[in-house]
Formats: sequence, structure tokens, C-alpha cells
Amino acid sequence: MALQPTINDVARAAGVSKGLVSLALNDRAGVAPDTRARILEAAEELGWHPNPSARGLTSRRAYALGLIVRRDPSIIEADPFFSAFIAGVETVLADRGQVLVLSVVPDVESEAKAYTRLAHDKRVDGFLITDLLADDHRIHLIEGLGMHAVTLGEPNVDSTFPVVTRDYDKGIAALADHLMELGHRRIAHVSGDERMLHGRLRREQFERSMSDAGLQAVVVPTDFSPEQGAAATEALLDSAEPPTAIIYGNDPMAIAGMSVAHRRGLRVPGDLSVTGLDGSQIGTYVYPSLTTLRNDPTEWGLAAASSLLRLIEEGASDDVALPPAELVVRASTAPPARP
Amino acid sequence: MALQPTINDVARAAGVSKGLVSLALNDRAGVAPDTRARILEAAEELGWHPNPSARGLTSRRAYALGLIVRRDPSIIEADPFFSAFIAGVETVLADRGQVLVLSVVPDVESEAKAYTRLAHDKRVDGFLITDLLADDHRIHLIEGLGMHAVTLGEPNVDSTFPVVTRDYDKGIAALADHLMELGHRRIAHVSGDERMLHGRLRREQFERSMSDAGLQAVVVPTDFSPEQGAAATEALLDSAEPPTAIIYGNDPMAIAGMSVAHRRGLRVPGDLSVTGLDGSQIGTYVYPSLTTLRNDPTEWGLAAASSLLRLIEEGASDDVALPPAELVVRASTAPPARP
DNA sequence: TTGAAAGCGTTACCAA
DNA sequence: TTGGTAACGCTTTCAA
Repeated sequence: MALQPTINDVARAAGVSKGLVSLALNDRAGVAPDTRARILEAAEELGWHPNPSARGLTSRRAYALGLIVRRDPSIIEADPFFSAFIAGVETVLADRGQVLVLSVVPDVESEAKAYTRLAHDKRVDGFLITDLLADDHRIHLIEGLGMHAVTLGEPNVDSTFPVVTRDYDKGIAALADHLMELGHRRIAHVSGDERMLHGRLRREQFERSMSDAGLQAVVVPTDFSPEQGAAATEALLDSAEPPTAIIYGNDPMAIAGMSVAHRRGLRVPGDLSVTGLDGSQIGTYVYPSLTTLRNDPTEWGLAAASSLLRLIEEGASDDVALPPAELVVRASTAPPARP
Repeated sequence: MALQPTINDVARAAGVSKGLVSLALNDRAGVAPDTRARILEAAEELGWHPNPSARGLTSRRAYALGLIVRRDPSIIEADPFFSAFIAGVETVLADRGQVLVLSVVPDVESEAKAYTRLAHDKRVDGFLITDLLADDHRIHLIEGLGMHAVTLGEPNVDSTFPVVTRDYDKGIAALADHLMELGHRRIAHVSGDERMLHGRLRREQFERSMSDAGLQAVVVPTDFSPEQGAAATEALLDSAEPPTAIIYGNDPMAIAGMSVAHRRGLRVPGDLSVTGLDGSQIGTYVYPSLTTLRNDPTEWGLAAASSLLRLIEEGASDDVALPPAELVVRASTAPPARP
């Protein structure tokens, strides 16, 4: 009676040597078609799965991808992006008998340790790099570790890794236009962490849109936390010429900002229009529901995992561009009361 | 020059056989203290990390724990619990050279496949079982797979797995008392999915508290989504005797419920008091900030991972009880306008 | 196209 | 307390 069947059991059942079983399993050339069929049938019948440890020992592959997420413990909070992103990754990996190794670390130091450990211990064959920073040190670190990787977004440093991107510029421009068409002139942007590349790019496009329209762009940078989103809102509303519309760098900040407005007796969108970015489900149910840009994290996951796997298995992989982010107009934007 | 150093390099450097290196590495008996010291020193110097594939081949261990999260794609959304939970797990695993394998799956069928695959492929040594359901089929599935596991919460079916629990009864009672002391009499509970055990337990404690006070408990079950939270709120406010306070099964539903109230022109907490459960950071920044029960997901992660590792390594592990959930009173609760 | 055999880097066992 | 050697399950030569 079987523990787990091994390659020897399959070889015996198919009446061949285990070397052939290995060739057949891995779709390698040099196996007669009917022999291959017989082998695969025997494997199927015995319910044989090759043991990843044994494979890894000779092939030097882990059959796993690594995702390391850094989260300041004080900001440790729901991120609408990751569960859907990982679901996308999983879809690709499950089909190929691979797994995702996930690590959540509190700071840069343990982040570097985590990459190093996963690489040294050969626990993964490559990394998915999310939340790209300006001058992101991870690119260099991972290259130095001799590992493969794919970045979500285009790094601003030399990188040999394939890139998955989504255009936000059009979306940001559409969002700014939407507000201007409603009659807004004083539009502020509560931007995210300036060290994060995607936040910076969005801020730049916002500034471009505003200057194209001959308007002044007011930007308050934050760390993406609802706390700083609230503080930025207070500051903006206290200023000499408070904005009539605020574009927040993410939905949680927008929600916090709306609360500040409410607390001050301002009505949204009557007295203040508000938008998020990277629309999350919760944005649909707050009052008023949030105008935002739609993202699709699952798409990111599918694309990034496929690209990384191709890189690992074939030694090269193309960049991929996802469809541009789309404007979703809901109830938190309206013409200004006093334009 | 070294690829990765192997156990042989260490053995040679320390002038012993590789068998001894293995014993020393694994803190096994039968190595002279000074020999052990010499070996560890040599290992340190060479920067040797044992290869998990090679270890796994003989020890039949994966040195990995599995977490499989099922999320209906339509409800795929931020869950404040997981990033902090995983950070806790990671803390325990990193110290021991182990990793977390994470899978996010859309339905029960792919969930079962994921458990089976991870077990058959020996990718993990045990599972962390979260979001326990009533009559949870996973207990039986995992036992049948011959795998170890730990459950977050006490299953209502026979289980041989250790259990990590946190008492919510006291917290729910305190929350109900808080509302009653404010003068509320008509208190409703928008509960979570009845199939989820923790939701059911909280509902039962709510009913107990209400009946102890001689009050009628109104309960509307949902699937934990903000959407159904909003719908439940509509239904409650439309009823003949609308509640003056609503306890929501989680913070996102409470936020959605508040929006419904706002939309109807009700003021929170003036016309309607509202509370969440399982306090999330975002609850601090909505307006008004949410009264809730505090949970600490990191604690869950630490306890569950430690317990599971002990089970795997020593064959047995004790149940662990985390400190009870605490009431956090913020601004969303106040005396009723017309009691 | 196939079989036999030699690793891969550990752990486990048996002598010494 | 130590060393030598045989697994572990697979991939990869090298012959046939």
C-alpha cells in the first residue's frame, strides 16, 4: 500500500526506466509518443505528483514565487490591492504546480533580510516587486542576489527586470477634466508618499493637467495613511483660499477627508467635492459614494506572475501594459457651491 | 569560489564528518560541546544555510506552513485582519527558517483543491485554518490528508487540532451594556454570515445580553459585505419599530450602515447609534469615529504559528487563549434622541 | 528511443 | 562521540 507513489512506482507501472518518466513528465524530447502516453497514464492512475524537494535538489528550482510586503506596523491596515492581486497570482501558479511564498515585514531592514533569506535558502525562484519606490533599493539587492523578478510599474533606476504597467495619466487627466467641467477652479491633490513611484507619477500628471488648464496645482503630500489624509484636509480647509475639490491619493484618505469635512459642517459634494484613486469596494458604500479611478488588482497578479514565470523558465520575458485606469464617477463630485 | 557552500564544505572546514554537522545543526544529542561549537563556527564563517530541498527530501518536511484564504471574488476586498495576522505568523517563521505559503481562492471547490495540492506535493507541513465555518469541512479534509493544522476559534465539529481562541462574549456583553446604559432599548444586530462560527457566537452572546436585560433582540444576518450591511440597515430603519442603536458584525458594514442613515437624513449618533466589531484603523477616521471591539490580528498570527510549529515538531500542542476583546468607545454611540 | 547509473545536499543508521 | 555509508526522489548524463 502506498505512502505517496514515487517516480519508481510510475516507471514500474509503465514498464520503463525512471529516467524516461522524468523526460515524459517534463515534456522533453526523446520519448516515443506512445511511450509518453503510457507513462502519463500510469502517473495519472497512481495519482503521482513529483516531489518538489527532490526536483528542487537537482533542478535547483523552488517552484515558488516570492512576495514580500513591507508594512509599517502603525499603518498596518486593510489594503484593497493585495487579496485580489494574490488571487490573480494564484490562478497562474496553481495551474503550473507552483506556490506563492508570502512575507509581511515591518521595516526596510527586515525586508532586506527577507529577500536575502528567501534567495539564500532557495525558497523561491523569483520575486514580485510591488509598491515600487523612487530609487528602489530592492532592484539592486535582488539582482545582486542573482534572483529573477518582475516589477509592478516602471522603476526609475536601471533594472533588467521585466515590467508590468498600467497607464494612469489618462485617468488622472480625465478626473481633473471632470472636476473642471463641473466648474471647479481650486482643486487640490492630497498625494501619497512621494517616495512611492506611482504616487509621484500621479502627482505629476495632476500638475500637468492643472497647468494645461491655466490653474494652480495645490499638492499636499502624505504617507497614504487615513490619518495624514485627515490632517492634510484640515490644512487645506484652513488655508486662505480653500479648495472646492480634493483628489485624494487613495480611497481610505478620501474617506477620512470626507469625515473631516463633515465634522466641520461642510457638505460633500455640495461644499466640497472629493475623489479617491484606485477605487475600492468600500468606496461604493460610504456616503456619498466615491468618484475614483478603477484599478483591477487581479489583472496585475495574472500579468506579473505569468511574466515572472516566463522569465524564470525561458530566461527572458516581455514587458506588459495593462488597460488604462478608468474614471468612475459616483456621488462625491458635483458643481461647487461658490465657484 | 563558492556557489552556495554545502554541508560537506562545513564538515571539511570543521574537520568532522557531515553526519556530525547535521547533528550539530539540529541541536541533536551526541555531539561533544566543543565539537559542536567548532562546527557552528565553521558554518557561520562559510555562511552556510542548509538547503531546504535536500532537508525535505529525507526529513519529509517542507519547512513551510500553509494559509488558504477563500474569498468570493465579488466580496474580494480589504480585510484588515490578514496583513497583520500574516505579519505575526512571519515573526515566528523567520526565526525558524520557515516560510508561509499563501493561496487565495475564489470558491469551495478550488479551496479543497488547494489544500489537497499543498498536501500531496508536500509543500507545507501544516495549515492555519481561519474563518472557521459551522460544520467546517476543512477539518475533516485536512485530517484525511494526514496533515497538521491549528484552528482560529473552536470548531463545532470533532477536531484533533489545537485551537487558538479569544473571548468575545465579555466584549459583546460590554458593548450591549454600554448601549443600554446610554438608554437604548431597541438595539439591533446586523450579524455576519451565520455559517461562520465567530459570527454565530457573537450573535448568540448578543441575544443572551438582550434577554438578560428583558429586551427583545432583533438580528438581521448578512454575508459580512458592506452591501448587505447597507441593505440590512434599510430594512431595519423601514420596520415598524426601528432600532435606536445597531451593532454591526464588522466595521465595513458599520460604515456602510452609517452612510444609509446619513442618506436618510438621520444623524449618527444623534438619531442612531452605531457600532462595529473587530475595530479597524479606518473606523477611527470615519465620521463619527466608530465604537467597536478591539482585536489584535498580530497576536493571532503569533499564537497560531507557534502552536502549529510545536504540533509539527513535537507531535502535540496546547490550546491557547488570547486576552479577551476590549470595548473601544468612540463617537458613534450616544443616548437616543427619543428613547 | 531507451536503460543504467551518477549525482543533488541532506538525514539516519550502524559501526567503530 | 565520531565517521562512513546508505537512503530520500528526482534530473541528467552516457551508453547501448
